[in-house]
Amino acid sequence: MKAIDWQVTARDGEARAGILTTRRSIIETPVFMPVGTQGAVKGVRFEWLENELDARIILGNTYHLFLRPGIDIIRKLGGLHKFSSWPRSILTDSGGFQVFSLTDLRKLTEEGVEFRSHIDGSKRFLSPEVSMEVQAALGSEIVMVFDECPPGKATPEVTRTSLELTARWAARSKARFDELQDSEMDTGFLPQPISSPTDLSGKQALFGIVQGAAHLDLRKESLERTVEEGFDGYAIGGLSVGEEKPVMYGVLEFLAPQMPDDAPRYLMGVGTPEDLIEAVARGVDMFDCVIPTRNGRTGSAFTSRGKLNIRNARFADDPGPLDRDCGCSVCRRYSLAYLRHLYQAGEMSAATLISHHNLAFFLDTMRAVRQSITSGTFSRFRREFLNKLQENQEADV
RNA sequence: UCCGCAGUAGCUCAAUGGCAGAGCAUUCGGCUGUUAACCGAAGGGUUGUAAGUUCGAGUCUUACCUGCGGAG
Repeated sequence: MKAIDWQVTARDGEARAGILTTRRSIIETPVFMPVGTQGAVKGVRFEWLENELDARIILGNTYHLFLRPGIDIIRKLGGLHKFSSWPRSILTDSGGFQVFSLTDLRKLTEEGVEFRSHIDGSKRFLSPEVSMEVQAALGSEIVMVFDECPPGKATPEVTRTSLELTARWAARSKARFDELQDSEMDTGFLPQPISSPTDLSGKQALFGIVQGAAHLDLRKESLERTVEEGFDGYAIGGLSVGEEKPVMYGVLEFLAPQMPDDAPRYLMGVGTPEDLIEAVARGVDMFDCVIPTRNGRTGSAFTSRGKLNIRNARFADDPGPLDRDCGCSVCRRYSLAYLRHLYQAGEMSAATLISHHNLAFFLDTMRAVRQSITSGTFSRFRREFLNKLQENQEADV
C-alpha cells in the first residue's frame, strides 16, 4: 500500500490539474501550501485557514521545531497535528534550506551539519537520519529528504560537489525513513486514513529533491539520480535563491516536463503570483512560500491588479477594499483607509488582516488556475491574469 | 518686578569655539523550502530675535522675545 495517491485529472499544455490524497486530506492541485514554520502560520488562526481559506495542507519546519520546543515535547503531546490542533495535511521541510540560509552558524561535513542554535547558541547537529527522526516525531504527511541547497549562482564545480552530497544524503534519508516507518515512530500514523477511492497505508510519504542550480546538465543528472532512488513525489529545490528570474523559468521549462508524470511535482519556496502561474504552465503542481504572510506582516498586499503597499499615503482616505475582486472576509469588511491606519498605528491586526487576505488571494488564484486547466482555458487565464497584475503599476505611472 | 533655568528637524534631545546630528514621526522602496510585526532609503534646519567678540559662534558677551520654576 502506498502513503499517498496521485491522479492527474486534466491537462492543458504542460499544465496539469490533479488530486493528491494523503492520509489526512484531499488536496486538489495545483496547490499553494501556506508556510507554518514553527507550527503556526504567522498571524493566521487555524480556524480561518481551515474554514474560510480552506487550505488542505500547510508546511512545518524540522529545523525550527527541532530547536523549539524539541521533539520530546512534540512526541509527548502526540505529534504536530495534535500539538498544534491542525487536522489536515502537513509537509515538513527537512532543515536543508536552513543549513543554506544560516550559513554563518554552520559546519558542513559528510555526516551532516553541525551548527549553533540561533536561539541560545548551543551546539546542535542535523543529518539525514536526525532529520527523518524529527519528521517522524512531527508526524507530517509528507517528509522531505535532507538536502543541501547551493546558491542560485553557484558555479558548476560547487554545484556538482553539492549535488553529490545531496544524492548521498537522499539515499541515507530514504534508508532511515523506511526503518522509521516500520518501527511505529511516526506520530501521525493513521490506521484508517480519510475516506478515499484508494487504499492508503496510513504512513508518511517521502519526497526527493532535485538540485543543480542553474546548470541544466546537472539538473538533468540530479533528476535522473533522484528518480532512480525512487520517491513518492519530486521537488525542485534551489530556485529563487539569488538567481535571475529568467534563469528560474528556464530551469523549470527544462526540468518540470521531464519529471515523472505519475508523481506530484513540488517547487520549493516559490513564489509570487506570477511565479506560480509561470511554474504551473511548465508543469509544476505544488508550491509553498512565505511571501503572502511575510509581506502581509510587512505591509504589502497581493491583489488581482498587482502588489500594493498599505503604507502609501494615497490610501489614507480610500474607502475601498484591498482588492475589489476578492471575496475574502477582510476585503468584505475593511477599507484600505482603515488597514493603513492600523498599520501606521502599529496595530498587530494590520499584519494579521493583510496576511489573511494575501493567503486568500493565493489560494483563490490556485483554485482559479485548477478550474481553467480543467476547462481547457489555462492559456487564456494565464494571459489575462498576468495582464491584470500590471494594472496598478500602470495606473501609478 | 527681580533671580534662576531653558529655547537646535514635526516631537524628544545630542553636538571642546572648527563640515549641525540621532531616535521617533513623515514619505517611499524591498521582502520567494521564515533567525524577518522586519530591513533599507529619502525629505526635513537662517540653531527664538537683533547686535557684538573672533580667522571662525549652536557654543562666548549684551539686549530683547517666549516658556518653566522660584522670590516678592
